[in-house]
Amino acid sequence: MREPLPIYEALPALKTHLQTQPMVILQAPPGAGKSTVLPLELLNEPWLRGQRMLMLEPRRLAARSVAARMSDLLGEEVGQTIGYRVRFEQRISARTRIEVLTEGILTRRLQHDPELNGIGLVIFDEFHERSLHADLALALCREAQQALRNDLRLLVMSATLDGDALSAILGNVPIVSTSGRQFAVQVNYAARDPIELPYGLGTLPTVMADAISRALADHDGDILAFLPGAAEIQRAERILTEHHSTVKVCPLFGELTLEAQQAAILPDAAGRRKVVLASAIAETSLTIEGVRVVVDSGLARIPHFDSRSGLTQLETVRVTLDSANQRAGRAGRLGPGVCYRLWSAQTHTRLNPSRKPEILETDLAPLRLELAQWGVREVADLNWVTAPPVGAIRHAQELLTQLGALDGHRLTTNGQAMLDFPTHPRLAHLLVQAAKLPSGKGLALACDVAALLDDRDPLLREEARAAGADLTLRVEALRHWRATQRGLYGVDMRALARIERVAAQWRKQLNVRVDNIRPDAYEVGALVMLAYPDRIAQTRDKGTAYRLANGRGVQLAQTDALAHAPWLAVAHLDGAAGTGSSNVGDVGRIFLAAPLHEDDLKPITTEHEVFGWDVKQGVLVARRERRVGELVLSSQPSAAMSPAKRAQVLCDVVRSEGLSLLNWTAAARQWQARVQSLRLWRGEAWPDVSDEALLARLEDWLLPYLDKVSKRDDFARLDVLSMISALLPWTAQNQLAALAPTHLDVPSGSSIALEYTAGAPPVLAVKLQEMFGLADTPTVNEGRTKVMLHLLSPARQPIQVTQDLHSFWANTYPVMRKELRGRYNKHPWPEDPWVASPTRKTVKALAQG
DNA sequence: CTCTCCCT
Repeated sequence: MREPLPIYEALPALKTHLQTQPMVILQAPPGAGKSTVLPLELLNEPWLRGQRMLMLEPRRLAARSVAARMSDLLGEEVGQTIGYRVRFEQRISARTRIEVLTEGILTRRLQHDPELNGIGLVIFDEFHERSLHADLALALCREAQQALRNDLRLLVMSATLDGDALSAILGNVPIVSTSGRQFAVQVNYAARDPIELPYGLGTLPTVMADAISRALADHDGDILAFLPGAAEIQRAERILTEHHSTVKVCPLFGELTLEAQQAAILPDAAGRRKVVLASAIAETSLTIEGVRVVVDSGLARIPHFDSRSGLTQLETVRVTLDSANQRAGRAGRLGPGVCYRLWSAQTHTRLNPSRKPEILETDLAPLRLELAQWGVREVADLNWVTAPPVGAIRHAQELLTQLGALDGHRLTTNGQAMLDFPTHPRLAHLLVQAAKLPSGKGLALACDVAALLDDRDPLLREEARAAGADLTLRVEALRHWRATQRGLYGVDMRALARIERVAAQWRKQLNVRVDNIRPDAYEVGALVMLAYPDRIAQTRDKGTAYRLANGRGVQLAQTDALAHAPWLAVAHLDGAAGTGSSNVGDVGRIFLAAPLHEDDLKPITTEHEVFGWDVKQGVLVARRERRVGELVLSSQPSAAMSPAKRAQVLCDVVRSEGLSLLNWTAAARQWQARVQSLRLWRGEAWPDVSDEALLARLEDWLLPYLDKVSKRDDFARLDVLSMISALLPWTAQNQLAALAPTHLDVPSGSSIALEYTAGAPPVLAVKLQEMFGLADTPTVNEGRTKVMLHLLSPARQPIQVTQDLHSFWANTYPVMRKELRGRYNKHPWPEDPWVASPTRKTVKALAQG
């Protein structure tokens, strides 16, 4: 007999807490029996008062099998005491006491029945996976609990989650822990890291094949190897099949056909040893029989939503600690096992403990729409375990506004209609809008297109590459399969069956009959446009380069048959090529699209009068443009601009190209420096006329003169000094001349120009001889500011720079005089400068004069 | 070298 499951040790404590506590956390590793035994054990607890319970599972497969196992334990059929409900499928009866649901179902149910009438307990299974729906469902359940149902109990179950941290976030929730039941797995690390990210990925298939070969030699039993994705799996498969003829090598990843997946999961019929090369799908979703050895690359490909571009990109990263343990555990299901980790023990200490919650890494448009229906205005107000990021919420609100689902924070009737379709808001919008089309024509096509875009590409990898991005080919494959029940070559029939079930649901909901005629590519395009108005693309070069309505550049594969279409409606694309293939630049790639007729763009075309400046030509332009987002459909010259608009455009030109467009004379620059100096000396009654300030108030001084400007050179013909002078009132202009004169008279009778610089004394550069007889430094600003004298030699070389003329005559001049007299012997160098006559002239000229 | 997995 088997030993009793570990969950029984935890049951008494769990039952005690649930009597009084609204929420309890159960921390239990796999194999403890928490998702089968536990719900049944709680069924007759007094606090449940005969009400039903809900149990949330992250996957449909898990929901069905958990319901089946519990029914088995009761000796019943599914749908009696235990039932389940997943999208478009349910087995529930009036007798049902435990409903197993996939997570999204609960969100929808709460919308219609926020009190959860007749439900006494909600169990969150596998909460450590932190899926978006589990986080949302928990937040909404807590709302319900606090506002409407204080008798409702919540039980959060988790295998690896840090229960203490969760308890702290949720507010001191009691935690009950159990041990798991799992055989020991001996873990081996690599001596050195064989793969260094991000560049070492190319060698991974070889490294993995070597490790598997050693494991085949050293151990018995089947081997499960984890690789980041299909590309590495297929390359490792080729290497291994070449070297090991007696071993069965099975790839295993999501987009394989059902038969290929079965071959990997079940023991080999011929009794050969099996090597399964798997993606993360084998971590939780699929269990492989007979595995004794796990070889883990330690890498995973995970999505990252970029709220700036609105696109999701895949990144190859090191796995987290909990994933690595989950992978290793797959070797210990039958008996003691072995795990080889292709990373060093040192690197192991640097792994992140767990994956980021999905809410941080995904498109939040569906979540935002749900919350709008729930009546939430500020998303941050809900009681989140992890709050959704503001950038992604902002992006979601922009998209939902564009789709007409939100008006500010309010749900529109269109948004309400969209919520009747359990799919992404983009596809829901496609279905709602298609239903409004006048003839109802194309509605069956809308169902097919929405269903196709809801799932992965039904064309298998190689076939998809050959077929290119044309979505219409996928519709044809679906319709051909539906009409003949035969798949075309290279089509994943399991995917088509899944897609057809969804399409059939939409047809039922919209009351439209199935259609299997050959689809029109442009009709497909018009439908795709409804879901992805931001991804309408216009050709840039009549080849493979396109530009999206949101301004980004995108590219079709060189050989794609869609190339040369002037307009495309793009459904799927990736972001900037971040994998190191430099030839693509930062241009995204188009994976799925359909051509568009320009006529079909009419409803979303906007008209603009464009008054602008052609930067290249340097001329004013006036055009009438028809646009879709940032794309221009047509552009025609239009009537002359109004003077006001014209002036505005030209002011903007000066702001972007700078004041240097104008002809700044020395006099204009000096005027600016004089006013700035007075502002510093005498206070802010004097206006700020710095370049920055002038740019900020172009309308005050430049605008009245702009009617003479229509091209770049015209700016240089404007008289800057007279324009900026107008910034000073008449009285201030007189004061300016008096307080900061342009010239000063010196003893020789010359009038010498001052050189002003804001923040420094004005400079008076004058020949020394012209200053004889003057005792003190000249001043400006009503005698308050001494000028900076640059005393010049007869050759106009500065001899001395000083603000103290008195001291110069007394101390410096007598010392310098001898040398100066030798060097400039034609000029007067009197012994006593205090009484000498100032002069511009030489000795000889003086004698003659 | 076109893309891990999952859900209403």
